[in-house]
Amino acid sequence: VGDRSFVPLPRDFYYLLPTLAVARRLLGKVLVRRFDDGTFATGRIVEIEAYTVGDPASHAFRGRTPRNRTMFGPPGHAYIYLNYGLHYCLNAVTAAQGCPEAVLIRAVEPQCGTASLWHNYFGSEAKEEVARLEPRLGAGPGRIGKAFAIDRSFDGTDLADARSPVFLASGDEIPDEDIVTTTRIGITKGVDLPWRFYVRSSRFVSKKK
DNA sequence: TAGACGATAGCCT
DNA sequence: GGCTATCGTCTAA
Repeated sequence: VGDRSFVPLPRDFYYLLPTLAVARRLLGKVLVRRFDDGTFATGRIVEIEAYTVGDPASHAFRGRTPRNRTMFGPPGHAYIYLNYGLHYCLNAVTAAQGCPEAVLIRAVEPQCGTASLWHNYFGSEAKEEVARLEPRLGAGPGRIGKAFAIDRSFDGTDLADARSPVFLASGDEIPDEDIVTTTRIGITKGVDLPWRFYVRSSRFVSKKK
C-alpha cells in the first residue's frame, strides 16, 4: 500500500467546525501509520471522544503545562499522553491555535498492514486475514497505541501531512443513523456530557452503551 | 521533593 | 464485576 492512496484531511478540517462536530465527522476517517521500514498500517476510526475548553475532564482544564502544551498549539497535530503509566493514547488537536481542544481516538477497525499490527501487539506472527478480525488490535485507546506503535515521541506530529509517520486520511461517510452519541469513558469529571461518538455497526467499538 | 492518582486493559473470580 | 500493574505528571509544601 503506497501513501498515494491516502489523502490527508486538510488542516481546516480540524478547526473550521466546533470540536464536537469535528469528532463526529472523524468517524469513518482513516488512521494511517507509516513504519520505519516504509510499510503501512491503517485503521478506520469507529469511536472518538471530544475534550473542550471549560471541560473539567480535559487535560487542559487547569491551564498549560509541559505535558499538555501541544493542545495549545496549531490544530491537526497529534497530542499523545501516557495513561496509568502503561497506555499511550492518541488525540488530534482541534480548534484554533491557543484554544486547547482535542479529540481522543478510542477505536479503529484494522484495515491494511494488519499483520504488522498483530506483531506489534502480540509479539508473534499472524496472517493478515486473521489479524483483520482481531478487535484487540483497535478497540481501545491504549490498544491503538500499542498496535500502531505510537508513543510520546509522536507528540506534536502533523496529522495533516502525508509525510508524517502518523496522519489522518479521508474515508467513508458514516450515515447519521449509524452514529451513537453517548457519555465518555474512564473519567471522573464531566461524566454526563454526551461527547463520545461511535459507529453502531462496528464490532471494534471499545464499549457500547 | 514527596505523595496521590489517572481520558486503561488484562486477568481472575 | 473486581483487582492491579506501572509511571509520568501535577500539586502542594
